[in-house]
Amino acid sequence: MDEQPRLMHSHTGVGMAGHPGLPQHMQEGTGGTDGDGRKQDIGDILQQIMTITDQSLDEAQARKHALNCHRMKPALFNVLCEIKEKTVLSIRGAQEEEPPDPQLMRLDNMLLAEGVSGPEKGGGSAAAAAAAAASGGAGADNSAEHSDYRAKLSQIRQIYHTELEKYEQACNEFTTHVMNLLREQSRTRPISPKEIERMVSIIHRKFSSIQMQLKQSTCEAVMILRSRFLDARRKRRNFNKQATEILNEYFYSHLSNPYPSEEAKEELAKKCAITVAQVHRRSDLQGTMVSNWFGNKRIRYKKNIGKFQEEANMYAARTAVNAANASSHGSQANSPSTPNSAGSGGSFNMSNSGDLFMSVQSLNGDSYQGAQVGANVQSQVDTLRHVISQTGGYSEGLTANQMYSPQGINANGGWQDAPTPSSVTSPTEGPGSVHSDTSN
DNA sequence: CGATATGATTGTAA
DNA sequence: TTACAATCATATCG
Repeated sequence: MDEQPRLMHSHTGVGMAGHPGLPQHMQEGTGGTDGDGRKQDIGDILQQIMTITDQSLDEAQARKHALNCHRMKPALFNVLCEIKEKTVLSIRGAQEEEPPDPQLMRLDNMLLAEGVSGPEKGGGSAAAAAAAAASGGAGADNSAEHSDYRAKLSQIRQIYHTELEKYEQACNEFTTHVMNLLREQSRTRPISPKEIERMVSIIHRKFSSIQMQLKQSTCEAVMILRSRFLDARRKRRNFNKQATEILNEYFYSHLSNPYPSEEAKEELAKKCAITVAQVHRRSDLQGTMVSNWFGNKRIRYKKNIGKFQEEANMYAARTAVNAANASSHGSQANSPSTPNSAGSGGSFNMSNSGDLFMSVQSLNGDSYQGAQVGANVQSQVDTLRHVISQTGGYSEGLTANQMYSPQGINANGGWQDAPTPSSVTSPTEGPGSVHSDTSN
């Protein structure tokens, strides 16, 4: 009872940097002794034990020796053992197996995901290098943008690792220190291996909480960097002309189904040299830019078809001419960007295409990229329609507006619908009047 | 500098 | 997950 304050005030923390736990046994272990002299005596000894780390080495050594040779020592040791046996139960009960902290797990996962705590720089840089290599020469500018990000990230990573190492080292040092201390003390008071173990785990817990702070602040830093980078990325850069041409070509030659497959997207991305390993909300696939482009294109085309007439005609005519050249000459001396190459005009059902198109189609009987055969046929039809109308006396003028009629879209709002062959030259209700209002 | 074009992001529905 | 619609924010044009 009254010993408590005395023991409490002894600087148990000095040697242990405010370490909890150590004094616990002692606190409980002193109750109940009676007899003034003995009590005083024991108190003194305890006092010495508790303050032993405060003293200079020599002094401590001397006192230790004195302590060990004290006539009461064995008795006290026994008493302590006895007390301990009683209290060890409660200690053991209080010993909980710490579950993995979810917060810590979260941080760890995030750090891993961001490439901070993962395998050494190999992974990230390899991926970046691959992306850069895949993008050919044109990736220089955005790789410059990325290098900034990567540099900062690796800086963070370095700091993180250094700090972590420092903490770990400090932890180990401290642990051994404490263990030595305990071992030393075990000569004067009973200390079970379990206790040491417990102490070690306490120390580790303490340090891991410090580590968590480190991880947390690292995460914060990464988040800030990331958001800044995202903002920077949001500063869009227009594609170059060639890229736009390629995309437009694909778009208009697949107008009936402008949904490129993943492979097609990849192909287009490669062709356009827009292989930025960009971070999208959903994926880092390089086809994301292409996807964005097609998404924007589709929606904007649909929204205001009239505005895209000219463009549509242009690209349609171009691909048509290319197709015609390819088929009639059998030689592909076309513009390299024309996606007409893979030949497999095999089985497709052109249920709603007219005979006219059937025949013309067989003329240049090749389809594009294997996937979506039916759609490709449709696109061929689209293209060929333009050929026909073009060869049928089209000279860029007002008639151009009449030429291209996006029936499929207006019919049911979809792209899939076959352009009704009967309206090849769709004279009335031409797209010139379609949606002339700018209802946005 | 305002208007328009355009790439990217976000929220939502199927 | 994808497509779409709306929206943001910058790029570019005149």
